[in-house]
Amino acid sequence: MTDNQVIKLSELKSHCQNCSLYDLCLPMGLESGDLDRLDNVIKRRQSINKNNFLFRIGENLKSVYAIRSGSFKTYLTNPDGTEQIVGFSLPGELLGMDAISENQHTVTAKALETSNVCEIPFERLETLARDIPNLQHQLLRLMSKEIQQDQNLMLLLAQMPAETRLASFLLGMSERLNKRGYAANEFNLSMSRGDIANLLGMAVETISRLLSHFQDDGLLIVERKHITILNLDELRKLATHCSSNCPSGSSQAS
Amino acid sequence: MTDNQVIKLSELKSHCQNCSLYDLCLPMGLESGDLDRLDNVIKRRQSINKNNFLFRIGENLKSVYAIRSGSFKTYLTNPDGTEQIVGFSLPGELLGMDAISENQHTVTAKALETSNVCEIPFERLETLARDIPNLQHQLLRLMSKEIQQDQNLMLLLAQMPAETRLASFLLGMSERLNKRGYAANEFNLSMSRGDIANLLGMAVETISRLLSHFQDDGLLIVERKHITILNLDELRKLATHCSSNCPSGSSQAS
DNA sequence: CTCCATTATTGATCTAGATCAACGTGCCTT
DNA sequence: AAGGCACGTTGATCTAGATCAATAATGGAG
Repeated sequence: MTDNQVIKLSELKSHCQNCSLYDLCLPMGLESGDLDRLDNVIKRRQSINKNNFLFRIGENLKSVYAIRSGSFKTYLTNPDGTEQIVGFSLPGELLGMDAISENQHTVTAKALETSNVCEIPFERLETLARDIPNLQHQLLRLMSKEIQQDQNLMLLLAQMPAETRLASFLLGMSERLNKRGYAANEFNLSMSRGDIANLLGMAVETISRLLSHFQDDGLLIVERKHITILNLDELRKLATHCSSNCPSGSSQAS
Repeated sequence: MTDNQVIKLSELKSHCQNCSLYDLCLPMGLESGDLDRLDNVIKRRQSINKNNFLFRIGENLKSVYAIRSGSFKTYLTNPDGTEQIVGFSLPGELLGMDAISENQHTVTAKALETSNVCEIPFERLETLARDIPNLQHQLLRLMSKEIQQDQNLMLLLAQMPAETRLASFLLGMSERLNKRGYAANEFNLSMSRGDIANLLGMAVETISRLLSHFQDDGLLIVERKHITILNLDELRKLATHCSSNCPSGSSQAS
């Protein structure tokens, strides 16, 4: 307890009130008093080094985690040891809600880079959510959003060609990063080609080839993990995959 | 209001307290008093005919729905009109929670057969959930479960061969139907081959062929929509897809 | 009951993307 | 700064499963 002063300083910075992610994260829309109450149950400043785990499959649900900085991949593992990445998580997003159903984590969350999280003990969050309607609603919203994200990925995996999947992935990253204050057309991917390939259900080689094609076509510039998007519109067209009849939608319905 | 008597009778039957789905559905674990309160906000006995919609993409969130009987498919649609089925829903399951995030439905729910649902106005459910801790928890659990289901499907879509996908799908149906009081080894599929193919990201022809193979191999008997599973163990093996090193798990981790 | 439309099965061919293989390139260690 | 190694790119080949095509079976509508 000698460096009391230092701790206080860092805590000051990390209160929800002063957090730049406020309007993306769990406390979105809470008024000042409620914000304080949430703030009090949050254990702050957990730091996780690259390749370390936030939680692992099978562990009991203790807390959910709001990402402050860095990024994670979440994946499930097969009996035969292969992993399936189900998503990448960015600052402001909540991790660990997979475990609510069975009280056990069904995925593992691994840091893609050195990251900081706010740990939120789940039982206390649940209790608090009863008292703060907006918090309850926000919790439901975040889970609903995850369902949506997963379902959109299912669409990609089930019926989109490789090109569309990758274009869509890049656009998604661009948009999410943009919401977090980064440029929409220039960013660093924190995950490896292998991780992207795994998420999108394709081979690393295919990712590599497509990135090269995109570059050849002047859509973007690839420098290892750094992506510069040159032609956002064209990339969007690829991501939409208008197989034939897209703008003037003549379509079917069973 | 002439057939008052009839309405009362049907209402009696359809209270949560007497519902055979009680322990699968939203009210699971609620004690008698709370059950009554939930019961009071539920609008009962909506009947939906085959191919009709419970809700459609873009509609505002008004209610969520607990399925009493029948089944639904939920799907999203692409700009170009193609649909992607993201799940089939069975009695006791909750539909409509996709809309919480944006207050708009992101999928369409269509009845695969004549079905009955309990309509639960969402705002009232949210309010009630604040007063009844178990109800709040159950709501979160059901959403968490949907995330899990979606993620498992992602695994299938991203890296499992067609045979494994179908075997896994059949097993899943078997288990879910079994929980609802049907035999685990004999059931009717309410959805078409085309719908199964769409969900699993493959062609109808492949579904057909695989079902024939499964039959040839003595795993099951197919009579149009009626499936009789003869060898559950073998089907489980196919669904697990032990590519090489499965039981004695020598595996990797990055 | 008959007709037509939808749904399902089976076979033949084709292709997107996996796999196999070889080689570059940047990064961490000592 | 040299070596080692994980990561990334590019090319050649192969295959699971899509697509195309033809033919049943089923089931509603009149």
